[in-house]
Amino acid sequence: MRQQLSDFKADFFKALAHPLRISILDALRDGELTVNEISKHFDVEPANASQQLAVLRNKNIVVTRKEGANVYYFVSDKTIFKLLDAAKEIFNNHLDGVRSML
Amino acid sequence: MRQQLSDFKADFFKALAHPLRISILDALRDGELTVNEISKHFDVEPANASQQLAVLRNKNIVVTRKEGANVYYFVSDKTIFKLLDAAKEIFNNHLDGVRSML
DNA sequence: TTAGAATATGCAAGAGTTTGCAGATACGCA
DNA sequence: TGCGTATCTGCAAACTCTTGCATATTCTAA
Repeated sequence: MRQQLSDFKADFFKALAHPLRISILDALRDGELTVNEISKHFDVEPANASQQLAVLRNKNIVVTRKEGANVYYFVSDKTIFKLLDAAKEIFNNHLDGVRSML
Repeated sequence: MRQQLSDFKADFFKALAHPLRISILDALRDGELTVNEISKHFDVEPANASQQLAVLRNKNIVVTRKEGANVYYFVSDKTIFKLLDAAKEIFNNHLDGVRSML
């Protein structure tokens, strides 16, 4: 169980360990988006956006809703945002640490 | 800035994306540990433990204190544990989700 | 309505880069 | 010297991005 939880967390963090995937998740705070919207918003190839979304989808971090030709992606568990906020807090603490060095 | 934060988070999560490193951090909740202690506790080669600790050290996730021939590692920013707890919460939600499927 | 073009998404393969691990070595301190 | 720690090397595995293609849906003009 201890091992299982570590493996889960490691796998989970691995899914988050990519700048575009992080940016996508942040963008999904405001609601759902399609591959095309994400592709344009971050100026990446649609195939690339689709690929990164697939990584998040495979880990059940995002889920999809199909409407016509479009597929809407959204975050399934809002707890994800707690985690991103904690990361931001660490980022700020880190900056404070560097600043106090000077 | 937006990009900088995403890059930081991605780098940060990458440092966490390893079962042993996660386990080490969890073990450091209770206080500091040496390479040797970690090596024995998780039954890995000292070189391996040192290598994973170096990854965490390079990202300032852990810091060291030297005492004679021993080097004690500990977590610099306790916010890390908030993050790990959020990950555990997601893990539990995930299990609930799977369970309610049945 | 219907054939053909355009759009949205997903899948797979390849080239280049990075990471993990084991083994060997080097360094610092008692 | 002996122990604890850190680093280097080489190989296998994993990751990223791009390209090309397949599928499904929508649009448009006849």
